[in-house]
Amino acid sequence: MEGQNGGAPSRILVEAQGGPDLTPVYAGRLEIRPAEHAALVDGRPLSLTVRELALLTELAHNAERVMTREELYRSVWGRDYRKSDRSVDVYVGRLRAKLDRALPGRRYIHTHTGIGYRFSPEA
Amino acid sequence: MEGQNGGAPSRILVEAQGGPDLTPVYAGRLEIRPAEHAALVDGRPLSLTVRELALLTELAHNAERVMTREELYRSVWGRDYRKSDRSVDVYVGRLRAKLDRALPGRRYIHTHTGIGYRFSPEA
DNA sequence: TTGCGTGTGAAAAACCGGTGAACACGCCTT
DNA sequence: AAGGCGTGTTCACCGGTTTTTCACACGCAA
Repeated sequence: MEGQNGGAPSRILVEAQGGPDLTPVYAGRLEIRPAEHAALVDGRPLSLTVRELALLTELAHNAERVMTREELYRSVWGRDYRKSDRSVDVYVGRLRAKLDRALPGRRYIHTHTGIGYRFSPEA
Repeated sequence: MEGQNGGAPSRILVEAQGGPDLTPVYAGRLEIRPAEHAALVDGRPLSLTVRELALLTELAHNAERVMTREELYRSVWGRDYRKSDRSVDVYVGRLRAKLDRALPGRRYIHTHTGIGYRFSPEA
């Protein structure tokens, strides 16, 4: 089910120590283009803030995988995670709201209680 | 894909003093992937809580061996065991229920009266 | 029958996640 | 400089889920 970068192995992995992954992601009608700082639904841009886009990108690059808040926080925020920090939750909430406004009914980000979140275009 | 180590018994034992064993377990149609916080039946994920998964993992990592409640409690709960504590029994019950719902008829967790439980993929 | 060990439903307690809102900060405009 | 705006961070409340604990039922052996 790893639909993405499945047949076309054009993934460039240059994340040795810091740089974010700029590979685009296509998930149904949603398209994420980190290199262009853009996320599109049916070709129309979603208006996401920098953090929102970074979090969405990180999730989408790890589609189908449950990511802990710590993983997400470290890669998106780039600093150490304190377990009382709710930033990830807040941003997931904002992403859900914007995604739902653009694609009502569709669910992209799934909660795994006690662990974290998983990006999956459908379920 | 790196993780697989398919049929090869490439068990890595690095549990020196704290970390739980994240080695995957394959038991017939049941597959346990602690590193991904997941247990699968025929590839479909079982929805287990973190405690349930931890207990199942501990049992499965010691398949065919009778484990006392004390052993199980100490390694899954990480604190001292009081012999009046029924937590292990309760969670074994919940695991059995979920496993039986996914694989009716199959029995995985066997009771050894007066001692504890044993994980064994078959009768 | 009594005692022990286990299965299990269900109540109680603890924990976790969704979210509105307040606040801080930088930037832009007037 | 003052105000407004957009973004990011943090907090608190609340409802739902998970974990823990309790109580009773049942089977078995003495």
